[in-house]
Amino acid sequence: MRWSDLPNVSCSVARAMSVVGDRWTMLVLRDLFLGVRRFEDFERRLGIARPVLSQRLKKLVEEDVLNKVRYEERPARYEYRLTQKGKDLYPVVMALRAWGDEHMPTGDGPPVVTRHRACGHVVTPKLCCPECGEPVQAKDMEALPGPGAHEIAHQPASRRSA
Amino acid sequence: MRWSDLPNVSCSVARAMSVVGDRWTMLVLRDLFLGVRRFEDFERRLGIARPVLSQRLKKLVEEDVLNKVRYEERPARYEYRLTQKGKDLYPVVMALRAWGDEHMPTGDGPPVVTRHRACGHVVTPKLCCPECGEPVQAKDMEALPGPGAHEIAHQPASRRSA
DNA sequence: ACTATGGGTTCAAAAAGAAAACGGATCAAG
DNA sequence: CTTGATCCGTTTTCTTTTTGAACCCATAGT
Repeated sequence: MRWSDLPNVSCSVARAMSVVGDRWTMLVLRDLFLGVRRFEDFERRLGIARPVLSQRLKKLVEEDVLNKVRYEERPARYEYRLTQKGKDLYPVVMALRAWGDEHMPTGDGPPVVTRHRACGHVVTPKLCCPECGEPVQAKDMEALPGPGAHEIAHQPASRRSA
Repeated sequence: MRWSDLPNVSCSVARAMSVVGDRWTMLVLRDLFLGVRRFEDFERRLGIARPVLSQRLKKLVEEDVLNKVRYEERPARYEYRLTQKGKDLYPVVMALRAWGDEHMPTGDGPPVVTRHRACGHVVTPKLCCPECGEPVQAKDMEALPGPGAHEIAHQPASRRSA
């Protein structure tokens, strides 16, 4: 199976990965959430090869994750900004940041922290149940076949001991 | 910059991506959270090439995301199971699933849904502030330099209008 | 005229990924 | 004891991506 087949797969994670499942794309998104908007700034901050950056930005625009906006007319200058679809990737980036901070620390502590504007606390947002509000981990959730399920979810059930 | 340099970069997202930022790794993790444990089952369910699967599993074991456990002695048989570090990737997979369900729907509805065992509701977990409990989106959070910050966070601040 | 800046594209070489075939260990059937 | 099947890979070969360097174009400054 090729990566180009992923968009058609009946798995939400796979389809999401077909858009953002790339070494560089996620780092571009991280920078976008930090306010970076311009080609050259991405290049400098990420150390990414220009053709790759060009292609990634183009793809994100095609996928409606970014808008390319001309912000200056006479020397034509562009900036890339997150659409709503792009902004909705915030939980993904936050989850990766939280995991990296916890499990792959540098010793210096995290380079960036986040503050919740509403309550003022410096926090790492975490996953909660929207019904009862309790924090959730993997073991708190049970996976069930959904409306679009067809044959994918047949577990081997060889030794269910975890 | 090469992908092999990512583990040393002072960015938690980048270091996380050096482990899980791969087309296939995330899909392997998705299956792990669904209970899949064996080489052959991953291969069948994902349609992944065997050498690639072999290498990904090996890397995840090296990174202490998975344990390789011999569950049968006489024909030696192994299974891969999530360590705590691996289980802590649940928010990442959930966030990708939620985004995929919302922004890249298939028409059939999601193939998998999740139920919160504690309260019994079928929900998609979402990001909340651990201090005040409110749901958070990108615009609710402000990024600040953390203890390990060095020069990375200099925004261009060209036109702050988003 | 020469240099700098922003935003790219083109090109060749190197790295990574994929498909198919092969291997080895064990077991079961004929 | 020979054949076939299962599980878990590795080797080999071929194709696709990534990369770094160089190039291009429009405008602006000096």
